Amino acid sequence: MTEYALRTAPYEPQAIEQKWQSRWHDMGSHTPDLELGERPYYQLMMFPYPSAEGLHVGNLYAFTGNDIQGRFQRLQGHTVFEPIGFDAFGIHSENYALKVGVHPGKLIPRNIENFRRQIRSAGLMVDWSRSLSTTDPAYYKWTQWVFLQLLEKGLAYRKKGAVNWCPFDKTVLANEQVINGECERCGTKVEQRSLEQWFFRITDYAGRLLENLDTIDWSESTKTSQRNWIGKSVGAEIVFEIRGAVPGSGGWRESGGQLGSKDLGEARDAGSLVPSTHSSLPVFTTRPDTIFGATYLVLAPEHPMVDVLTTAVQREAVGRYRERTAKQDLVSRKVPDKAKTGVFTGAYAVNPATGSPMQVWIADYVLMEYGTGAIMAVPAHDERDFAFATVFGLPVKRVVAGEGDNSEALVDAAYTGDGRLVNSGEFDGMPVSEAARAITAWLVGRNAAKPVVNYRLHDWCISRQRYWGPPIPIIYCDSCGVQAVPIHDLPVLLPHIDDFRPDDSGISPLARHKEWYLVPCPECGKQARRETDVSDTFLDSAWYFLRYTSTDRDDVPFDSEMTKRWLPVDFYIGGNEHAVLHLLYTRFVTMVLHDMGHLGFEEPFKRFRAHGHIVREGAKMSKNKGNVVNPDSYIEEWGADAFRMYLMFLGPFEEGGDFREGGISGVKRFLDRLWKTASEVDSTGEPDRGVMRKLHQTIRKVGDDTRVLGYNTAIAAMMEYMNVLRAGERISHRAEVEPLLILVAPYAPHIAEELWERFGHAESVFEARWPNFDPVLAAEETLELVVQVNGKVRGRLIVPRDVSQEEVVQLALADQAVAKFVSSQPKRVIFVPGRLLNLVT
RNA sequence: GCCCGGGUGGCGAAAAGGCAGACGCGAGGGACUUAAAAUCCCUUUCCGGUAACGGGGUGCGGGUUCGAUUCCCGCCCCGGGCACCA
Repeated sequence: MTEYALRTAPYEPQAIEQKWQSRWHDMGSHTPDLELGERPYYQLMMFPYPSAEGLHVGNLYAFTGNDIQGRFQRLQGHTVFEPIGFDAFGIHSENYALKVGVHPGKLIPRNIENFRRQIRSAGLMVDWSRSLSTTDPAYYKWTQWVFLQLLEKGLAYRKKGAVNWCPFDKTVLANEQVINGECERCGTKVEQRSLEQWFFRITDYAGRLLENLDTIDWSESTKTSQRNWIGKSVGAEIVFEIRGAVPGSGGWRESGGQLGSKDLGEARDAGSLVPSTHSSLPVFTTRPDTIFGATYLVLAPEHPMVDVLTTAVQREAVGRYRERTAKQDLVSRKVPDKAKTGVFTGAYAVNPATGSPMQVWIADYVLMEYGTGAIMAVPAHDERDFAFATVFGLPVKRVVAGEGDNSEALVDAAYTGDGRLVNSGEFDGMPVSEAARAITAWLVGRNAAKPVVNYRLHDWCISRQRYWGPPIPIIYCDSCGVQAVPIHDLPVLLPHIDDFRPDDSGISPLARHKEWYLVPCPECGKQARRETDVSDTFLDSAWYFLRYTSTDRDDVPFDSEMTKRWLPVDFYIGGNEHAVLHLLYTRFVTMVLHDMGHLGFEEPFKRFRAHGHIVREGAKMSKNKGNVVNPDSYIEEWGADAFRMYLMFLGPFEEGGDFREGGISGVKRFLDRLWKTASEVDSTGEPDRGVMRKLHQTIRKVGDDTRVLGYNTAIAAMMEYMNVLRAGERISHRAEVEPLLILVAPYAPHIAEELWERFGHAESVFEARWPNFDPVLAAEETLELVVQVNGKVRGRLIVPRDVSQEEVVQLALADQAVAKFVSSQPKRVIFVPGRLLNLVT
């Protein structure tokens, strides 16, 4: 008979959710046995910055999608580890602290507490016993260790250079943090400043970071962003001899270096063609095939060779131009389509292909930080060069003829398309596609070029002139120079200071505290000074996934056995806004630690998927618009299960969705019906054959979809099954409902647990296994076949599964609705078994 | 300018090259109720028609195919990223 024990209680999400959250906590249900658990599965979500406003729906959307996957994998028989931590250092926290006038060290624990409460109330399967905060000395001790590893490997170096300076936040920004010339955070126009900074030589890994992308299972969009960011260009460095250069004025690499030495650091020129004999100039080009059309050279205004080249007559004009450019911020200088400006240096170079003299100019459209800081201009085949040549009346020489172009045809706009070479000596007639290689080889033979690959990627500046971060573990000694803090002295604690506000000096607030920065040199013991900059937040987050499995260890950053067992991460989920920052730095740090023998793998995340974003009424949620959804009130009103399911039902997880007030009632209704159905089940007799067929189709669909993050369609499939279960107000059989509880469990874990328990199970539903899909039970005996005439649907036939084509055609022609469109014998018959019949007349 | 997404009912969205619009919201109608809420049932792409039915329809224009939301070519619009990178 009906199980009356279930019958009485109404569905009260708040009560059962609290009950199960406490029980999970008390039973340690979310704390897997990392040492012995079978089939380890590491399910990771990007850790949040614990803001004062609390968890945003965007966070919860991502976390829920992650949690569903984790719980699903657990039902597949994995021991699932789903940790979370807090990315609490950085400008975000610090700026907020400045705004409200409370020390960040006070605010952060409060915020974290609030986040934990919210995450718990959403029913996430988080292992709280292995949580971390980047601000915890027990954590950043090892962030500092990571820095020292890079230093030891020769990948950390110090350099003075032009940096992006935000006058509002009063700090240096990485290139990635400058958006259209404005500070990513506050929108203030960024200026240039020259400061000593620590850099990581990520450019040494550019090739590997790019190539490995082909081997990892990541969202294609993320990989594309990284490819674009790394920006590989294949070309050549070509050397131009300078005519009448002043002899003996010194190699240019040695001469300046303050602005121009780029991110590559000082000791990086070993393989460069830069000659020691100063009277020649290397340029980088991706179009060596157009060398015969190179009619002048352009140097970046900061190029150290400018001093050497400029003739007396031109000195004043060049000086004025350089001064003007120096004042200009990096931003407005890089705006394209701006009218071209420049000045002739008075010097001439020789085209190594033609022997013709070429004027040497300086112009701000050539950037010191890319390539060699100098270009050969081919105005006939480069839009920028063409614009420049037009303004200054420089010669334009066609060397590529497209289809139908005459070799002498005037060039009225830069032609960058395909074609064959003209006016290029022995290379005339060669297709452009072959010419680059051929001409490079020819120039190499004449010792005038070498093939070069350039990357747009810059080295990673990790210095921050701020307070709220891990101090960079370096000591400067007047006698011994730059000293690493010995590992046994880590962590270098961030002192509690009240005057943590940055000022305009460009020096970290820590530099105002002698009592902190004056320390004995670890080498000689004489008084020395600590580095007073802290490191970039992206360094904190570049290795955190390694720490979770070893949070109980104070002697190592990560335990090697645990790491071997649990890493790399099986599935990582996060936002695509981190496609080139966090995700690239993490890969880089992992590679370095691998190369140093600390890790057995070089890619941190086997599988990564970028989730979509939640908007509201088509617009981004923002505090300004006042359309931010507070998850707390929704969870309170509808229950966490309904809210989780609603978020996932909005649209495809990887595309995001539009949050609308009304929609949540649909999933709530589904849960109400689930509750009611389970409460009324009948255990006697046999389950319905047709319902069981639908059940097995649903088991397959929900499993397939959940695995690939098709959460919205998985939920739809469960709803469909619910409609079948309850059709005509029938009472369901227990065998029809029980497996559904397991399918629902990843999505709505609390109600699943409660009903599972009420069904008499002593153990959690997450100790159960995903129901087996039985293809025999799922198979339809008869099916509906669509009958088309000339591609238009004219009827349907109910036929046995194994019906033959002949039978179907006969049946179709016997159908009035079909027959009236078939006037003659069909010319062609297309029969797709199980799907359709198309008669072509 | 370049690179990614995306454009389908009133709305959120589904569709191995094979019934366009599953599932849900909203709306309309009905049942139950003294009434309302809740629940359940039916209808709901557009046009014509009481209906049976017929015709159109997945941003636009072409193409491939027996058949295209899906593949190809050329555009338009929206969102995001990059952008004087030689």
